[in-house]
Amino acid sequence: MDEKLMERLQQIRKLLHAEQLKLTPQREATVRVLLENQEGHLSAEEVFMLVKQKAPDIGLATVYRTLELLVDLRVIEKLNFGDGVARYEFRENDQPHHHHHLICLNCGRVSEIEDLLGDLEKKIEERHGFQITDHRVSFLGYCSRCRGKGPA
Amino acid sequence: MDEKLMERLQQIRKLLHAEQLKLTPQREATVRVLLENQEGHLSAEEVFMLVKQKAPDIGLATVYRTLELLVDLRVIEKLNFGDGVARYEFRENDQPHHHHHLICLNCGRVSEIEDLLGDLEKKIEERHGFQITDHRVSFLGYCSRCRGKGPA
DNA sequence: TTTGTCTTGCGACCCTGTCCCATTATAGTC
DNA sequence: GACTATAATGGGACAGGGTCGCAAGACAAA
Ligand SMILES: [Zn+2]
Ligand SMILES: [Zn+2]
Ligand SMILES: [Zn+2]
Ligand SMILES: [Zn+2]
Repeated sequence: MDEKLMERLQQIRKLLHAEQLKLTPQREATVRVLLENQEGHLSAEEVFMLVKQKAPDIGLATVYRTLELLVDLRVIEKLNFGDGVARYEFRENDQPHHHHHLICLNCGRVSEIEDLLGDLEKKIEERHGFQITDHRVSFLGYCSRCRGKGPA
Repeated sequence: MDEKLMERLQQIRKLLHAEQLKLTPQREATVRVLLENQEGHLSAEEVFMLVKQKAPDIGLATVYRTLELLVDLRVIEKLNFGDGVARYEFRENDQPHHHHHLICLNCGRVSEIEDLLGDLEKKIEERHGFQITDHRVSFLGYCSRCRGKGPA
C-alpha cells in the first residue's frame, strides 16, 4: 500500500514536471488525502478539511486549484451527484467510464458498479448519429440495508 | 394545442387546490412559459426572463418558489446537465425515466431519446440488491451536425 | 367587513467556487 | 551557497445560483 502510494506520487510528480509544474507539499498533501479516501467521493470542502489536518496553513483556494490541476492532468475525475457540490475521485488508468454510482437515498452511501453502458452507447450512436464521448450516470434508490424504508 | 394547455392548467389548478394552494396569475404565467417551451430545458433564470414578458412585476423568488412547488407536485422535473444551473421540464404522466438526454459539446443542443435502461436496472437490482427508484443519465458528445469537429 | 391563510416582492443572505495580488517557495544556474 | 526566474501560495474580494425572512398584499370563507 505504501509503496503503491509512493509510486503514484512519483508518477504525478513526473506528470507535473513535464509541464514545468511542481509537486509542492500542499499538492502532495492533497493527493495523499485523495489516495487515502479512494472510495470516499470527497467534495472539495471535505478534501480541504482533511488536508488541513496534514498541513494546517493550506488555503481553500490552493485545494481548489490543485483539484482542478489534477483533473486537467487526468489524475482524478470530477463527479457530480446532483447535490450541489463537486466530488473527486482517483482515476485508475486515465480511462473514463470506469464505473457507475449507486446512491442510497436513505443512508447516503455511494457504492460503485462496473460500467454497463458499452452496448447501449453503440446502439445510441447507430440510431441517433450522436458520437458519445462521455456519460454521466447515477442510480438513485435504496441500498440492500435500507430497502423498504422509504426516504429518510 | 390551446385546449390541451387549458386542460393541463385545470389539472394543475386541481392539484394545487387539493393542497389548499392557489393557481395565482404568477404561477399560471410560469406554467404557461414551461408549457410553451417543452423542449427548451429552461433554467430558472430563463423561465424568469420569459415570465417577465407576461408578468413584468414578478419576482425571481416567486419563480423559484413556483418551480419548487411544481417539482413537489410532480408536474415538472428538475434536471441537472452539469453546467451549474438547474433546468426544468414538464413530466408527461407523473412517471420518471421518460427519456434521456444527448448533450452536444459543440453546439449545446440537447436532444432526447427514449429510456433504454429498463433491463439494465433489473440486472442491477438483482446483482447488487439495490432498489432503484430513479436514475440520472446524460450522454455527452457530438451531435450529427457537429461530428468530427471536436470541442468548440 | 373581518379574519385567517396563502402568496408576493424585495433585499439580505448563504454556499460553492473563482479571481486577484502581494508574498513566498522552488528549481536551476552560477 | 547566492542569485534569479518562475511557479505557487494564502487571503480576501467577488461571482453566480439559489434560499430565506419579513412586511405587505391578495384572496376566500364566514
Ligand atoms: Zn442505504
Ligand atoms: Zn466512484
Ligand atoms: Zn452539435
Ligand atoms: Zn428532456
